[in-house]
Parts: sequence; C-alpha cells; structure tokens
Amino acid sequence: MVTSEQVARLAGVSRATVSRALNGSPRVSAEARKRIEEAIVSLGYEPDVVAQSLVRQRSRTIALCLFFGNDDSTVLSRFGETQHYFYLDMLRDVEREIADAHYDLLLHSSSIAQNNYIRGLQMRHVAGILAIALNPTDARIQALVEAQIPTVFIDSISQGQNSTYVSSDNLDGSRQATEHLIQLGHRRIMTLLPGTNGPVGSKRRAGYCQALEQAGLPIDERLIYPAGWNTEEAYRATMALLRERQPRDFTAIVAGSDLMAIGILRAIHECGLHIPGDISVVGFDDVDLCRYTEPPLTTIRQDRSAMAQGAVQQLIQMIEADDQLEERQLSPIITPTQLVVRASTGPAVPLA
Amino acid sequence: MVTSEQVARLAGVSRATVSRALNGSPRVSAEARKRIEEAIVSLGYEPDVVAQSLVRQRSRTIALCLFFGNDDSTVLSRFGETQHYFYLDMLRDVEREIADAHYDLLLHSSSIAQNNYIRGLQMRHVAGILAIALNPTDARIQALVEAQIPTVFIDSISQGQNSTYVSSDNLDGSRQATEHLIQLGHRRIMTLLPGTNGPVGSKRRAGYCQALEQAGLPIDERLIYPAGWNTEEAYRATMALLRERQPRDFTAIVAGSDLMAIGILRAIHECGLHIPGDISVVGFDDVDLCRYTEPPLTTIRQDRSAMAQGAVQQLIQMIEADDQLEERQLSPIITPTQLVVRASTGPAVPLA
DNA sequence: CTGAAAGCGCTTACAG
DNA sequence: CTGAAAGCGCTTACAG
Repeated sequence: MVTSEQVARLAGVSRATVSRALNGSPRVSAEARKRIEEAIVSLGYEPDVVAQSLVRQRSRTIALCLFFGNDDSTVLSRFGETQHYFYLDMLRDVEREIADAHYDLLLHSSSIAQNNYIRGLQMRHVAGILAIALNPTDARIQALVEAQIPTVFIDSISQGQNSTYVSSDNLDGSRQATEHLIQLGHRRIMTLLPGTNGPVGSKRRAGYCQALEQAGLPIDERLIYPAGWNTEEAYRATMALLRERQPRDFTAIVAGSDLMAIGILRAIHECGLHIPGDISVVGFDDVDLCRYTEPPLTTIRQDRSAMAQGAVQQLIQMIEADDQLEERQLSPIITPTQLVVRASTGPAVPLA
Repeated sequence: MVTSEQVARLAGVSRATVSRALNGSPRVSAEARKRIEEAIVSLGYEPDVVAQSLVRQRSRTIALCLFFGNDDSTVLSRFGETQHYFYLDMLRDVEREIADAHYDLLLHSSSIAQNNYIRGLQMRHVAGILAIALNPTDARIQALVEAQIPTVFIDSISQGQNSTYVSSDNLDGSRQATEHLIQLGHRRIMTLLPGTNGPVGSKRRAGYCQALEQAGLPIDERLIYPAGWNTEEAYRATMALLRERQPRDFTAIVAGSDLMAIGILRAIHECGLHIPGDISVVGFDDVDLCRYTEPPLTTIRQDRSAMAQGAVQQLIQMIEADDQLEERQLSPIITPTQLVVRASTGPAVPLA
C-alpha cells in the first residue's frame, strides 16, 4: 500500500508538499509539482480516503436514505414492492451524477432508533444525504432536517436550513392525464389513489380535480377510489369496483401510477372488458414497462433524469458551499411532467 | 461530537480501557465496564467508524460491484434495463443480510481503468466485495480475484484463493421448464437465449437440451433462437420468428427469463395468436410481475433469498476468518430452482 | 486489569 | 514555496 510518505521520499519533498500538490494548492513550485506527479505515477499512488475523511472530518460519501414505510430498516427493503419501482430508475441517474462528482454512494441501514440513525450517519462522516421519504409523518424526516447535514429530499416537501427538495409537477401531470380523457369525451372518470396524506398523492388528486373543474364537470366523491400504490391493491380495488358498480358508472380510470395501472389492466381483462373499448386507463410515471403492457399504456412521464440531476447538483452545491450563508435561499426544484399517449386510452363509449 | 476521550473521563478510566470495553475484551474489570457503559449511555457516545477503519486498516463496508456491461462505470447504470430486473429483488435480501451483520453497503462507482478500480476499493478499505459480473470475459473479474479482497460472485463462476460464487441451478431449472412442456404434449419447443458465452445462458441451454434428450426428442438448431436478455430484443426476435416461420414450426417457447417472456407475450398478442391456445410460454426467475402478465406466466423460480443469504454469509465468513488457511476449500453454493405453473402453458395443439 | 505511548495516513496552521 | 509538528479518533502491543 503506497503512502504519501513514499511519494514524498521519491520526489525529494515532505508529505506536506505532496498533500498540497494533491489538493491543488497554489503554494507549490512547478518543479516540486512535477516531481511529485511523476512519483505518483511511478508508484501508482492513490490517497487513502479513510485517512482523508478522518482529518477532514468529512468523507466524500453521500448516504441514500429511503423511508418507504415506517419500519424499514434497510434502504432497499421495500424496493421489491411494485409501488417503488419508479424510484429505481431515478436512482440510476442519481448514482451517475454522484459518480461524476467523485462521490461515493452509501446505503446506510440502521435497524436502530431515530437518534441512533442520525448518529450513525454522523459517525460515518457522510457529506450529504439524499432522502426519499414517502410518509410525511415519518419521524426520521424531522431528525434529518435537524441534524444539519446537507440533505435533499425527493418527493417529500421537507425544507430546513440545510435541506430542500425536488419533485415532479404532480399536480400538472394528473391534470394533463384527466384532461386527455375529457378531450376523448369521457365524463365519468375514476381515479385510484391512496387515501394517505402524502404530498405525491395529494397533488395528483388535486390535479384530477382541477381538470374536472376546468371542464365544468362535477367532482363526485364516488369517483375517487382509495387504493395503495402497489399493483396488487390496485388490482383488488378495481375488481371490487367492477363488481360493486352494476351498472358501471365510469368509462375511464386515472391510475395513481403505472404499476397501479398494471393491476387495473389485469382486473379489467379478467372481467372480460376491453381496453380502451370499454374502459380507458392512464398511468403515471412512464416506466419502461408501459410499452409492454396489454395494451401499451398511456401515461404521464416524470423527468427522472432532471429530478436526479437537480437533486444531486443541489446537494453537492450545499456540501461545497462551506460558507454557511444565513440568507441562503434554498428553493425547491419542480420538474415538468408530460403526457405520453399510447393505446390504453380511446374515445368514451356511452354507458348502459 | 462525543469522543472516547470524554467517555473515559466521565468513567474515570483511560481511552484504552474504553476501547477494550467497547470491543468486548475480557481484560476489563466488571466495575470499569459498568462505569463505561453508563458513561456511553449518558453521553450518547458512538464510536467514529472512520477512525476505526483507519487504525484497523479495514472498514465494515462491503462494496457492491455490478458489471453488467463492459463499460458501465456506475453500479446501477444498467439496472433500468429489463434484463437485470431480477437482480434487484435479490439485492434487497443482500442488503438485509449485510445490515443484520452490521456492515454497510457501498456502491463504488469508478469511471477509471481496472487497476484504478481495484485501488479505489483498497483505498476505501472495503472489507469484502459482492460482485455480479454477467460477462465472464470482463477484465475486472480477474482483477478482483487477484486483489485478494474477499469476494463472492453471484452468477459468475469465478473462484480464487479469496473468492467463490453462488448461483441457481440454472441447468435443472431449464430442464424442468422444458420437461413441463413435453409433458403437455409439446414436441416442437423453441428456446430464446442469448448467443453469448455467459454461464447462466449456457446452463439454461444445456438444461433445455437435456430435457429433450431425456424425452428422446431431437435437438434442432432451428429451435434455439438467439435474443438478448432484455424485453425489447425478445419481443423483436419473436416478431421475426413468427414472420419467418410460415407455417409455424413450434408450439411452445422456453424464454431465457421472465422479462424476455414479457416481450414474447407481447409479440404473440400482436400477431393475433393466443396463449396458451396457440403457443405456450415459460419464463425463468419468477419475478413479481409474472402474476400480472396476460396471461399470468408459468415460470421457474430462483430462490433469491437463499442466494442472497448464501452469498453474504459466505462473504462475511471469509472476512472474519482472519486466519488465512491455505487449505481452505471454498465450495460454490448452488441453490435449487422450482417450476411454478400459471396460465401461460397448456396442452400442445397440432401444427398446421 | 490498566494506562502511557505509538501509530493508522493524511491535512493544515505555523514558522521560516 | 516548504518542512516540522500537531492532530483527526481510535486501537494495540508494551509495561506494569
């Protein structure tokens, strides 16, 4: 294991000078710099990041914190569940951004209480935190905000002195989806959404309502049907819906997400109905799978790479802005959404 | 930030004793231990893992290395691609196992050359490596093996002094899938598999052939059709197949994976054929989505949690077996596979 | 059983 | 521009 000591010896300088050269200090002569660089190459030296972290009291590591449930102790624990499928794609972009900035990504799993959770992060000297916390009442959110470690939340609207958030324009996306159906002649449009108080669901509900209002359509509580974010719950809810409502009182469904839409499609098929012949379905997210559903799914695209890029760049900016400007204004980043029309939506057919 | 110095002062002992108590050394008196524990609780002390890593020359971090392509510089870069969907589920189990053992998971992205790749891992003092390398010729595999850091590969059959692997019984799984179709009366059974030299594909091809042989059926090269692991390529291959083969010369398809099967189903639908009425399809992996395809997919289940558990436990055992026994025999772990019958397979119908 | 001391590999005021 | 020295927070022989 090559150390800076060996580099210094070979270059005929002190470790201090090697360190300065490495960290781009201007106070190093050209000759010294050259000799050091040669020594580094010939020895294959690379600085020990652990030692650097210790002395700098800060690592180049960004921790990923996912709180999908209240009890998930590991970062990925809930990632197999269909409702979180969307975030995976975004994580790819997140990792690329982080790598490009020469930071590492840590999945820090702590099965302990909240204060220990934060402490674990501090003891690892993480530089910053990227958090996706779907339940706004999760106590860890507030703990994170108070910990004063630079933090960017995705899809949670928490803000603080050292934290901000990025989110899609969920309201406008849902509005577009509903408007698309209205333009196709639909008047009785269901929406399946969780009954929780999360910001994502709330905004999507609001967008749905806004589109109806703009079109002068009434907002019927019977058209807003509760279902969890996952495929199975959406499937069950739709089955229940199709059985309860005889005769059927709707011609289209705005799904809370694409993965919910997949369950909805399946239920409609099983009841012997056609899509979009009998019922039109719109998803939300535009995950890759949308192209392979039967029929291919009309949906709302979230700009995942813009979300990831915005989140990471904002985070790194916060990390590297060592000057703690009191007046710093951290404005949230809201990325646009866009309707993608495929084959699961069509003209409304009159109800029986 | 509470340090061991403060704990020592409060407990009236030296830092050395605090360290011993913390690390479970027997050479600490009961009274000292008690006072130290009280001090730790009252101060909320937690050791600095960075300092520990430096002095121990080893962190409690396990790096995740995914080499899905030859050029992926980030760990997750290829995870959005359908062909790697399966590994995500396994990663969940992997993370849980790692967390339970009180290790951290690092996604180490290095966009640099191979020797720097290894060096980056060494400089971070990672304790061990979990690697999924789908291309057996990837130079990083050999570099990893030679680096002598404890490593467990998943689905690559690399072994070395400090490395071993875990894999499903791919051959037997594919054999079961094919046998299932034979029992349903199918005689002309296609298989769609990548033409690469990866161990997973090779084993699955061998299992397919073995089932045919055991049934006394000929192995027709025209029945082994090349297609990449992803949904899109499987879709395109099937479309081409259905156009080329007029009249059609097969009644069933063994897909290389579930995500390939999804593309195959879509192509069959688009050609106006029925599943399993016209063509039966079997997948491989048993991802959650199988239940939601149209029709629900018959497939081969891989025991992901057994794979994850085997991999992590083996890895940690290697890490903590500080005694480098020369005669240590690291035997690979092969987990069983199992047929899951759903609705995409049915009796063979005679070909025109 | 316990403490003083050295050391892990680096960085950074402090002098010069 | 450069080096000697101190220090980041811990662990571990070495004495006692």
